[in-house]
Amino acid sequence: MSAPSRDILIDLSTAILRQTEGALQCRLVDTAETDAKHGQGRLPSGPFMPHLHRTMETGLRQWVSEQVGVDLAHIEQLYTFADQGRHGTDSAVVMQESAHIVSVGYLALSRSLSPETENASSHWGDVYSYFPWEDWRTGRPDMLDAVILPAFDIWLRDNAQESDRARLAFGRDGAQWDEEFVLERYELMYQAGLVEEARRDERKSGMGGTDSLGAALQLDHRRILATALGRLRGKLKYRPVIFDLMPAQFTLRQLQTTTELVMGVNLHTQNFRRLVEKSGFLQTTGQMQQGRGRPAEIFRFRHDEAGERPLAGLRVSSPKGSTQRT
Amino acid sequence: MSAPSRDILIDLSTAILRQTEGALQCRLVDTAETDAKHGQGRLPSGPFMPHLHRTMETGLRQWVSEQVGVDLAHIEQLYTFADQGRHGTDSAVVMQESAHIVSVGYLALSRSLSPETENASSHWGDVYSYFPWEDWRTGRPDMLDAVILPAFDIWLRDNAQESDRARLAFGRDGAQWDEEFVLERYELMYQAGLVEEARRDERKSGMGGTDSLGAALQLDHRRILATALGRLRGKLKYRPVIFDLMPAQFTLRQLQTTTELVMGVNLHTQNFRRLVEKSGFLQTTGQMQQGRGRPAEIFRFRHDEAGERPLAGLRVSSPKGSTQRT
DNA sequence: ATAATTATGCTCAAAGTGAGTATAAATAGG
DNA sequence: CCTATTTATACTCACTTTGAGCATAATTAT
Repeated sequence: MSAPSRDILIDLSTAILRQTEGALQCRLVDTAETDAKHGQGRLPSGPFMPHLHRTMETGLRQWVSEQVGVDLAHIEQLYTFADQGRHGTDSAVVMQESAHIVSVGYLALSRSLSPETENASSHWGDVYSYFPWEDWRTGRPDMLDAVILPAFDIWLRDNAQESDRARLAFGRDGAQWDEEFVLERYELMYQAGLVEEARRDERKSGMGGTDSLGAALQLDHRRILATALGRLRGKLKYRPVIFDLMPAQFTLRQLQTTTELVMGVNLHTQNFRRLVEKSGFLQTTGQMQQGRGRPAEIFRFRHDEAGERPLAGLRVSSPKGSTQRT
Repeated sequence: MSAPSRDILIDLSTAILRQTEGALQCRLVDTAETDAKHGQGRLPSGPFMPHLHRTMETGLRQWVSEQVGVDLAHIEQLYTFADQGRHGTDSAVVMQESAHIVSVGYLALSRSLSPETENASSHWGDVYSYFPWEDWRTGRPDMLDAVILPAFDIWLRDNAQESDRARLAFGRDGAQWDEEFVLERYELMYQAGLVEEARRDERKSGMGGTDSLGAALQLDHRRILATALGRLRGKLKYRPVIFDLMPAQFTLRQLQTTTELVMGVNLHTQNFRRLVEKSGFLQTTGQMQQGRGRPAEIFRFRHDEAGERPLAGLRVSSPKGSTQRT
């Protein structure tokens, strides 16, 4: 056993998600230097400093509270990435430290606030601007058949060993599109050179002519965000985390809209109601909310004080011929 | 932003699981020094050396191949732990390096071999010897009601804020026992001082009189193993990973026994058959296996070449009055 | 032969799911 | 004020899935 290398820097990066007015947003911070250079957003992040931080989550909370002013309803460690060359060849942090960066990604959820409370909405990016192919709420995204899959067909000619992975990830040849495979799709697109980060990291430039797809983020932050979205989509099915994106009180329509936002698909309204009512997570407030049509009942999340239910999640499924709300 | 600390050592530890003759086993290695001192097993592990290892999985594979001679059918990153004081106060690696250890835990699955192929079965430990309370195959373990829950009742008197966590984890007061919560249970037992590692790490010694429960492992390896078992139990429900624990050919009974081993519960045989046959993962070989009773058909895992199915897992569920095979 | 054992086939009721129809209660616009 | 539009909510219905049990088949053990 040779002596272990010591020049390791652990970077804690957090994808903080919230939902505001029909959009799923991700909190960004901009550093003067890096911003001038790249014009790309980056996630709140900072190094893990073991002398100051008893646990990584302690460190993460420090960086989040220093860099952004939101309080987090849910925190969850996602994954630890250590691949060389995935942090941007000219990244400030790499230059300064010349250290090997290991990045630990976290997912955090923040309750949506009234729009006035927080004004600087430029600090939040629309999640689907980074992954336009993940939003199926208005039907299958055109770019899939127009751009992505044709590009993959070309790339697969030289990378046939990846064809099964691509088949599963993109739901081709009889496979189903699985909305949880956000990271798998992004990684394949990175490998095939279809996203900006692949070129930045000096990978082979993919299809050449193809435009980069979706907005890029600094370092490997888009990969962390992809992990976050995929994890959240999966978790909704078996844990009631959706309520960590909701305000204290909400109507069923708001709950449904938020779920649709995260899952990227539209749901059957009546069945969604049946599902959540049966789940036992909701408590009625007696209040009603006026709107365009019939007033809606206002609910709150029952914090499982009684605790009868097996605490499952919402097993959502989109209608087959997805004609609802299109 | 102060300068980041550099003295971080990333330790890669892998819980390699396999199934042999009715037992779920975990691969152990013993180092001469540590073994003499502790008599406790440790998982195959070693430091991540970024100059030599392009990715953490590369490093992990190196340590595994150096320390044990198995090939791995499935590898999956589990979690990254960085808590201070969870690595044993007198651990060799801590003493030598005085570094802050961040440990990245992995789960790996290995196909069971014929017993002759590998003789040194002393290198494998029975997973349930570390977590006897997780094995419900012969009914609810006695130690739960005899030892664990009474000890928690005492501990909760001074730690009432944890009572809901404990309720969920141990399925009390109307909550269901969830076999996936292996880590949550172990962590609570650590906090309550019911496991050896808590005393070793110089936590308050819990109930005092209570014996330590289950066999201990070095460093935080039992925590990693708990994470591995919980993750595997969860994953079985939605991905066909069970086949990575099976030999090339097997009968349905063997498949069921392995599933029961992992889940720690007995299953309804006829319904299990119905489930896996419907799943489309199986391919018949035409061969039969003789045994005590009626010969069983031998199947193999269909490597999804045709690929019609949504590639779901086995949503297992144990019979209510678990009288089958008791 | 006969009992015991294991594998496999089948039924049945209850619960869950996907999709649609119907009705209620509001607003918007003339 | 009346009517179309919009949204919320209620209910139905066929179909699938699930949990459980009964029945039969094909072996070995005695």
